[in-house]
Amino acid sequence: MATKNIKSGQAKFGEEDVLRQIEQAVLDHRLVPGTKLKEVQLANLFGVKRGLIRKVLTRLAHSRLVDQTPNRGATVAKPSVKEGQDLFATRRIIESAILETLIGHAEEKHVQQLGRMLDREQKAYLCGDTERALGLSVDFHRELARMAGNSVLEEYLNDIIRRTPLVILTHLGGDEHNRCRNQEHEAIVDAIARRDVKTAKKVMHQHLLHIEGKIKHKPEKPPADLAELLRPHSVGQSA
Amino acid sequence: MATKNIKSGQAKFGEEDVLRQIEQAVLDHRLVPGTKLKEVQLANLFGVKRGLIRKVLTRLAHSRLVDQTPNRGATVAKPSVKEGQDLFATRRIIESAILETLIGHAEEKHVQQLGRMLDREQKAYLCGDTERALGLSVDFHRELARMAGNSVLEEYLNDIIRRTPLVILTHLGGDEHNRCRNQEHEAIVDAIARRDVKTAKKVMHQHLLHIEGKIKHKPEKPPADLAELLRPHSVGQSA
DNA sequence: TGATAAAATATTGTTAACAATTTTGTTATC
DNA sequence: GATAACAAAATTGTTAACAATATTTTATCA
Repeated sequence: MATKNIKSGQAKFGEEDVLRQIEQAVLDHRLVPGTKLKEVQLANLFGVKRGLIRKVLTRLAHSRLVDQTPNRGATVAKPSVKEGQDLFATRRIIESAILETLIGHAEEKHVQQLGRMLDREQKAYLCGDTERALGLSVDFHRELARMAGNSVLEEYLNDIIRRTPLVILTHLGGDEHNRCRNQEHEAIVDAIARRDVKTAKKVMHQHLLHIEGKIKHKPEKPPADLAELLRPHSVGQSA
Repeated sequence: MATKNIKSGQAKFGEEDVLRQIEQAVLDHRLVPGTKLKEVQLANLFGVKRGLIRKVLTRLAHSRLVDQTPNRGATVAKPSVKEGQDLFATRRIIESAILETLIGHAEEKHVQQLGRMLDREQKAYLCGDTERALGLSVDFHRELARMAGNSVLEEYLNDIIRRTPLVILTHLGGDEHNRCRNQEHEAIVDAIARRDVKTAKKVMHQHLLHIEGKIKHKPEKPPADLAELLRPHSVGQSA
């Protein structure tokens, strides 16, 4: 196992940094469900003390990104089919409420901002930078939540977004169908511009169903090298 | 300050126990927003090590029940007016979705179970045991969520329920108007029995507005003795 | 070979001691 | 008395050493 020291002694990482790195790795599908997360290994990887890692793992467990078993450590969570379904169902509810709230007080500048995001996303996609496109696609949903202005709804959507990749990887297999369709994002922005709540919701609903419909049990995936997976990665590519 | 040793050396408390004790104290309005939570004090109170308390406080901070400032410790959270409004708005959305989901597959036994809970709540109220009535009233909402069968929705409702008392105490003042009206609970169960989603939602909406409408800034509250507040209390009175 | 038991190793969990910081209290000066 | 500077105490934050548990390896025997 050459999983050690590859990234040791990097720049100073704080608790928040380590947390975000791991969250981002999950979001990017680099960290797959079931992967064992050993404390010393991670500590070396990030060049921090074990206590720090310990706190981070606890927090990740609390937000259901990792499973923690007493005396047996932590692994990247493997949500059940049921949890996946509940997560998607709830996402439809939350995103629907976000649209309704947002359209209730949407201004021209909001629509313009969303338009710009769409362009960036489209551009990245055409450039073949699919990883960036994926990130921007997620940012689109986040931005809708932010614009809606309800901090609790935003919080919950972010929670769902963080957990969704694990459901997809556990039950939908590889990196095949997990991307938002730009076309549908456009239709949503159009509906918002027209203050057409009904259409916006309908499109969003359809949009989310495209992914959910494919959930089914899909066993096993080979584990991989942690040091490789958690390598350099800027967190939050919305810049 | 005789806040020490009053409860020291009690039965063995685990992390989960301490967490629940404090959560319950918040739910029961015994612990008011702004109260300082010192680590050694709590450790003595529950007869546990400081490290344990430390973990619990972190978890409570994560679920927004306490505010933690670096080097300056933890206090019971004081949610802003905005957060309170967002919380209530989200609660309407979530409870609405719960009703819709539940009515989608409600069976006779569900309605009967809810009826029994109503009776118990009513009884406690008539007996003058308002604290128990309050608890049962909360349990009613929890039970709706459980019956709906969506674990994520349930999780979010529980989160909202945990945070709500802090909003009420911070912005609504004393223990005046914070109780659910049994009458409205009954109307909700009736609507469920008739599978009348529209009415159920409407009543619930009204039900929640009764509280929210009264939010406004209401400054200060005198702090009190911790040892007193966190004394004996069975957690989960739904028995 | 295969199964079982024992030892060695690795991993997680806890704690007490220490360090860093903030808060409180005291004194001195005006 | 009020203010500032300093010292003392209290509180929070970190860590390294140890304990407990789980996992892997080795040894033994049928």
